[in-house]
Amino acid sequence: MSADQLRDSAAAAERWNPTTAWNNQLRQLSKQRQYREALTLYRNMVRSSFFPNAFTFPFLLKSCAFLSLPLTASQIHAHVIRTGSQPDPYTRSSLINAYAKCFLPHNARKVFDEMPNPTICYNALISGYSFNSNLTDAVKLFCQMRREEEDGLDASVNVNVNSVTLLSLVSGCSAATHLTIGACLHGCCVRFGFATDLAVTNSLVTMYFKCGEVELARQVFDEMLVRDLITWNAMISGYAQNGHARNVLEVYNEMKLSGVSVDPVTLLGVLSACANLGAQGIGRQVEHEMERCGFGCNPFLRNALVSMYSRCGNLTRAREVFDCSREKSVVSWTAIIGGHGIHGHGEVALELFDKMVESGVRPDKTVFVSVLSACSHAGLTDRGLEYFELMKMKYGLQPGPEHYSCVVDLLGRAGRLEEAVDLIRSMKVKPDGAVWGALLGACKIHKNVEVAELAFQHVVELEPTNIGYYVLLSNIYTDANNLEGILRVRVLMRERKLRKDPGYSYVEYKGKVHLFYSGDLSHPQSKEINRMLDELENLVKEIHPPNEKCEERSEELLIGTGVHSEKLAIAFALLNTKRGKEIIVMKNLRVCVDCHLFIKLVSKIVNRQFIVRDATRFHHFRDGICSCKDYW
DNA sequence: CTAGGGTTAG
Repeated sequence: MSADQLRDSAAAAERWNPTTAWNNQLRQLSKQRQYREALTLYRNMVRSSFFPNAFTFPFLLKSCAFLSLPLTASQIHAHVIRTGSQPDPYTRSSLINAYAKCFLPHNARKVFDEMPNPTICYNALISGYSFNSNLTDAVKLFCQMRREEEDGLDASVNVNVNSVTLLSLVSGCSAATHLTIGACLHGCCVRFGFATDLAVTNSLVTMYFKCGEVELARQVFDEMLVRDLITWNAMISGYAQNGHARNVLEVYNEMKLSGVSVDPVTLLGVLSACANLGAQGIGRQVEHEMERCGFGCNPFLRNALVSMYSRCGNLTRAREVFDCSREKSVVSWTAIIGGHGIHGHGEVALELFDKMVESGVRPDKTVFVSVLSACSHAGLTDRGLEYFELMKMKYGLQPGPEHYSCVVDLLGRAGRLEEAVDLIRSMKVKPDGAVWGALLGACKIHKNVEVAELAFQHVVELEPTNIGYYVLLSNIYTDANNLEGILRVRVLMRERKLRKDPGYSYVEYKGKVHLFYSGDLSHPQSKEINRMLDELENLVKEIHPPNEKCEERSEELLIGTGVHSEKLAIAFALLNTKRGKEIIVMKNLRVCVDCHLFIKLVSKIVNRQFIVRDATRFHHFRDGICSCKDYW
């Protein structure tokens, strides 16, 4: 609705019964989520000096809550006070909610403390504390509410814990540290008889996912007798956010079978899973589904699509989707910049960044993570450092550990290890595992045992159970022929009962994702795959005879080598795919150099292009040539 | 007062 139309209809309303008519207008706008328009209407109302009643304020305050406008909220609060009469419970709960959603829980509390509170005011404040991730106060208030409910000290108000109370509390548990409280609340839900309330159970599913308890979430889901769209979406997003991409696809299929129709949130989760799996084929189907359902312009989905295509290795399509997106937010730019960065196109990534700034979008911390990592993937060390300065000086953004780890990576890959160490020492925030880990990774590339030991010391203190770092150090010792060091790391690993998870890779074929562990014999085509692999190994040996001792040494001492999962995946893909058609995408290949070599040679032999993706970056092997500046 | 949501290194 335009401002003129608003004025016209408001004028028409005034001729009727001013306040009721105004309120009806407000109700309409609020229903249609036209919150800005509702507030515009309010300004017109004030100008024509109307008399608000109890129905007026809640609509306005809801708009403030939604748009997070603390000033407008307090202006309306002042107006409420000016009316002279005691505000009714609805107005008070709206005030509490508005303040809480504007990140002013203190003001919300003040309103709450002014007089005795009925259920909705308790609920509003509890939900407000939850929203501001202040679980302690939310739970305290819940306890107070239960006492009030039991004792009923104040007969003027009625207090009852209801499903909304528990809903607000449960959805406040959003991190692993909240698990204990979350599980307690789950118990409360059962005891209070809300365990069959759909909204409550849905929020329990989400709560367990957010706490990282994938199995418990699944259990709640399995026990549900009724499921709706939200239930399925909670499962899909939950699995996606916890990195269980294959379960996402499973649940997605189940959902379609159950006859519930999808919405943008569903597809968002599925796209993110496709991105993680490298399942471009499924991703493409999702894109069609998107168009078919009329979600083609949904900016959230378009961003997810850009990210999916780039992470599946199809930068061309990612670029097309990006270019055709009308609404380009900082998130859209982050996705496309990251996409170019991940593929080694650092220069393009930087150009895109400049274009973004030109287009008037203000960069945030996240986009700088993409920019910095793009620079390090492309070897643009000095430009990366320039952008790091730009971030601090021009945009006044405080770098977090995630930025420092990129810059350490940047310096480290370029061999500037001392500078990297100095940078870490100069940090104002405490370096996290990733920062020292980046340094350790750089030491592997540049074979620097001394700095590696320093980095390892710190990283192990911060992430004592992250097996990757032990493996990295052990392999650094291997390169340096330092047997004593290798043994030391192995003893450490044994003492801490750490075992390396088997590596795995996957290939998408005919809409299904085929997963291979190293040494895996469970695939139905296992026999053929291994035959194919033998053949490939022999061909590879012919054109690249093993380099005597060197190869043997590494086979024996590197941790986690053997029949690599990616070799199985390659053999599978070659067995099943038509010549020249597909690009093969694999993931999670923390591949050591000899395996890269293997892939490169196979690529030459079969004359096919592979895009191999590992956990940290993409490597392109086109006609046997690695375009990503050779392993870095 | 009221359940599910896009981007992000190592």
